[in-house]
Amino acid sequence: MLLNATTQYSLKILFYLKEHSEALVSAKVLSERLDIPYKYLTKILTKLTKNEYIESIQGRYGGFRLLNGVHIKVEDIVLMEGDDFRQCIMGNGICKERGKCQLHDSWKEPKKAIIEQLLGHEI
Amino acid sequence: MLLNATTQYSLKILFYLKEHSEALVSAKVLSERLDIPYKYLTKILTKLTKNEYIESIQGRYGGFRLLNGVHIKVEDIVLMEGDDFRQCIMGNGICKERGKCQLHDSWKEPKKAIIEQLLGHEI
DNA sequence: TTTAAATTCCACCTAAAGATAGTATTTGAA
DNA sequence: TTCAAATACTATCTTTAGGTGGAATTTAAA
Repeated sequence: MLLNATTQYSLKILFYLKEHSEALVSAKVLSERLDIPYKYLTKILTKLTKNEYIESIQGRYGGFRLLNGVHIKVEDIVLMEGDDFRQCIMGNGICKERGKCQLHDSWKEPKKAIIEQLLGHEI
Repeated sequence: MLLNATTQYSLKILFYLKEHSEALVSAKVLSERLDIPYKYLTKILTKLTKNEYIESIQGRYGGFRLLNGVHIKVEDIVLMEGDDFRQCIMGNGICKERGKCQLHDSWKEPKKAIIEQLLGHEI
């Protein structure tokens, strides 16, 4: 699909934390509410923490919350997984007007919409 | 990426055969011209043949060509690999106006452009 | 100071995509 | 009829994404 499972999970986590930004949320609760396998979820949470999108409070009564004052765009999370929708859709690397791939023109508008609407979406 | 390697390979094969529709093209030539691993390429060619997008002529002096009079859209090839860009981008299955995901509105335009411009592109 | 419940760390498992290997079969020109 | 060059078939290997398991560490309430 367009977004892989890990990216979808990451976005769901961030949206949830945004909607509950008054409190700490534990991995246990996130796992249940978002239906993400607990162990896989904690891996993602650690990654989001290290990338400074969220912060973690350790120990009993700990949990996670959005890092104060952070601005996250969907593209940031997509890039975390190494995906890049700005590339040539045929995988040709360089794909400019001269020497363009066969789908170049058909990809132009969708790409523009993806970049502006989807990747530009702020969480 | 948006299209996986197999889909990109398949499209390149079809575009090439379209541009050389006067003659048979062997897997060897396709492999060299399109820079696709020979053995993996033959696997894809067999699949395209069984799906009746191309036809194969066996034996020495054999090769492949587009099936006469066939109409192929990018979406046909994308679906061959089991991808579907019409689904909810967050992986929520049902995602209508009521109970929609957080990216529903931001995904609307890009999806429309992908379906109309890219998937609708005829080879 | 103990302890329950939380995060963190490290190692491993599983499934699917991508790629490779070897052999059998087909075909038509010489 | 031979045989070189092509496709077809079947099995296996490799890499990566997705997912598990278990023990160590941290923390604050009791």
